[in-house]
Amino acid sequence: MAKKTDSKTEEKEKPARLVLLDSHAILHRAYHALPDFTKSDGEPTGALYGLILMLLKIKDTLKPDYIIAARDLPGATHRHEVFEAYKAHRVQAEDALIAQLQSAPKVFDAFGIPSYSLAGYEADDVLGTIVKQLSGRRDIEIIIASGDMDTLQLVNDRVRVFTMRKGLNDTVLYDPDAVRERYEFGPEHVVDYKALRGDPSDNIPGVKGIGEKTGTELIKLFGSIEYIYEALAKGPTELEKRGVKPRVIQLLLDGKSNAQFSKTLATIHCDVPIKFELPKRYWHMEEYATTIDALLDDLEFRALKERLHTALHPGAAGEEAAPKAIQEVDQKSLAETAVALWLLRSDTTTPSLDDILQYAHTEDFERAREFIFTKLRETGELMSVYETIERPLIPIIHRMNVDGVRVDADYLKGLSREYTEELAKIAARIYGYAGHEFNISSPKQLGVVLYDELKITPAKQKKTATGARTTREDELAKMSHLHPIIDDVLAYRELQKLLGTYIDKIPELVGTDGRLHAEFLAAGTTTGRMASKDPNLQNIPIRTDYGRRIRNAFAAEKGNSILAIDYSQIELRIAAGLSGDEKLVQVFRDGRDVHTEVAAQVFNVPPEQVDREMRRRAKIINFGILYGMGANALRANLGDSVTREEAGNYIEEYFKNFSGVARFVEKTKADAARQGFTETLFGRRRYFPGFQSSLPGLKAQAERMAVNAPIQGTQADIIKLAMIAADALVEKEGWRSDVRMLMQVHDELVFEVTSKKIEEIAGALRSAMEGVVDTERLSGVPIAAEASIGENWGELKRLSRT
DNA sequence: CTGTTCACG
DNA sequence: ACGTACGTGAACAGA
Repeated sequence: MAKKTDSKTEEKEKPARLVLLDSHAILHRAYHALPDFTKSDGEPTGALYGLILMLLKIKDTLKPDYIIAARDLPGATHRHEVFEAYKAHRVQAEDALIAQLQSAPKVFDAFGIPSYSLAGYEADDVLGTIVKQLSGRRDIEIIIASGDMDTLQLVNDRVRVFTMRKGLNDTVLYDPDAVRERYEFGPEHVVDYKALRGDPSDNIPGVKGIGEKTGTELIKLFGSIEYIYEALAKGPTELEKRGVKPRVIQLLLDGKSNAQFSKTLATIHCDVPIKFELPKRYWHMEEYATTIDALLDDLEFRALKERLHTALHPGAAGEEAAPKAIQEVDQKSLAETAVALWLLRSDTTTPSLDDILQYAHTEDFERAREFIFTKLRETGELMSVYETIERPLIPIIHRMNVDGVRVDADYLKGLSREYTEELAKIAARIYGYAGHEFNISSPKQLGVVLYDELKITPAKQKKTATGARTTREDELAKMSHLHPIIDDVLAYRELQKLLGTYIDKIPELVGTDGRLHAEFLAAGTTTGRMASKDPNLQNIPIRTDYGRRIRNAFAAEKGNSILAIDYSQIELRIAAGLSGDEKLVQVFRDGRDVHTEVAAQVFNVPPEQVDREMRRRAKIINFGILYGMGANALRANLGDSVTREEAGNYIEEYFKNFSGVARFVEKTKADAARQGFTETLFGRRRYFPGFQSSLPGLKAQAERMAVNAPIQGTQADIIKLAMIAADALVEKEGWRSDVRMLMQVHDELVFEVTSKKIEEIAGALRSAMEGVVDTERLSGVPIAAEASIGENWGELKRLSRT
């Protein structure tokens, strides 16, 4: 193989190739050749995208040994001194282009490309200077990559110009012969040609009336404007003899000064005061994989990142010997294993590789994996949770994360404007009440304004954990009648929260595909639930009107609809089923309203006589059960109209009537204490280390957690099974292109579905979700789900059962 | 980096 | 008389 030589001989035989990037010209060209891409926050990126494509093209076709960029700095250049109008053109550049010219360094930094620039000079001049400084080096060949023809004047036997002809894909490499072929004269005449013809794109005026044709003819005849005007000085006949038309002669006479400073403008300066040094090492793009990945993330070029993955990470497939075991770990195997460890130790949420190695006391991932799965098999139940729930769920979650959910960023921007305006009005009123401006978002400053300056005195001054006077929403709400500032503070808080957490943040996370790719975590919680981050899609507002409108942004693509199916009263049904409490089970079996029925029992009235307030209280009691409530906590939630004692009575009354629930609570606490863990209906465990040795307060807390864990955990099991069942149904029915699972919100699955098929699909998915648990195992408590459909997540209509 | 507050189930 | 329920993720202030 003759080509395979070592680098020393290579240097002797073949010059090293230096590619110089004309940053300004490339970005200019890319800006006009590509659509106006923008990031989700509005930052324009089209030209940067073009620049990166150009870099990749250069790497593939030119295979540079060195690569260097030259760029402009903002501000005046020496050309402004010669020609005022030059400036006029330059400031016309659009804002979006200017922004990207200024962002170019971050692209060069990420790619490991050194860049040269000097205030007062343009990129062209810097390029010319580098070319000149290297002119003596026989071991270097130079290719200038540019977006226009300006640099053609630098072409010689060791310098070529690589440029785009039309789009980005149509490129051409100019050597001296190629220049002659294109222009009918050589690179040495390019400047004079431009002095005559001008260059509108660079605002070089040239001689008025002389265009491409005449310009070329004159240059072919005389070579330079100096020769032309020398000849002209001897009289017009000198030119007429050589075939120049009188009209053209007149134009030349009129345009003499224009021709002269056009030449000055067009001439690239090759003596800029910079000192160019070749990098010590050859450039290899792969070395910058990490920073390039980060750049592509930052610019939201997701598809490009995908496409580049193999090129940037050649060793990733594992064929190269990795220095450490860590790099050999297959991501899939790591995912499948992390989940297994989490099942064993549910308090280690989303375990890392380190967690896995540490658990098994080894440095070897494969051995750790073996160890963990052996442990898992020892508890057959956990192994079954792994095999029937967690393992099949992994690819489903993955697909959900990759597909993402469409978000209408423009809608959110409109909402942002509206809420920001409202927020400003509210803030102004608050400052008016306070008599001065302050940071309303600071609990400390707000406390001073409310309690010291305005002397608002609550019935009972509540403190935070650290002793500061609280400004919590529920406490402020109680003071609402004491001062008009309170309602404004609450409204301010709400809008500020919505803007800061959702409305202004979500658009930043939307990909170039217009979809939001949050990360759902299978093993994100101690109870078995999933979690979601970047952003958290499981806490998108719904309870207030201001908040709910955010959900309108989560919209289906054209031709699709949003389908949301949620389990109704799932946790209470589980509590009934796990406890086997006869009364509670019967309520659900009869399909009666659980809050009304519980109110009837607790307040000792017939169900028909249960009023709104009784039902409201019963609902709070029902929630309390799920959390292992105590009298104080219950009272805090019921509100000030109820005393602690009354709250205690409610609980007593509840447990008297629902004695099966009482037994379940006690048994769960005892189990947790005795065996150190609780179990869900499907065998998922939550461990409670140190349950007995806890201090009284901590023990009570552990008990509440223990009561909640099997209920919340069974809910998690059920919805995970529902995801698996839904996916299987989609596969079986051939609906893969009609259904995308978008989100899981604990008791709700959200899908995007082809509108035409929605009724059929909704019914089938709902049945699948209702069918994942055998009712017999839940003491006969049925599982019910409701389906809603709409164009977006905020405006859904209940789909009636047929 | 911690504490406070607040969005969801 | 008081730590004011279970499980999360995220923003912000302030040290």
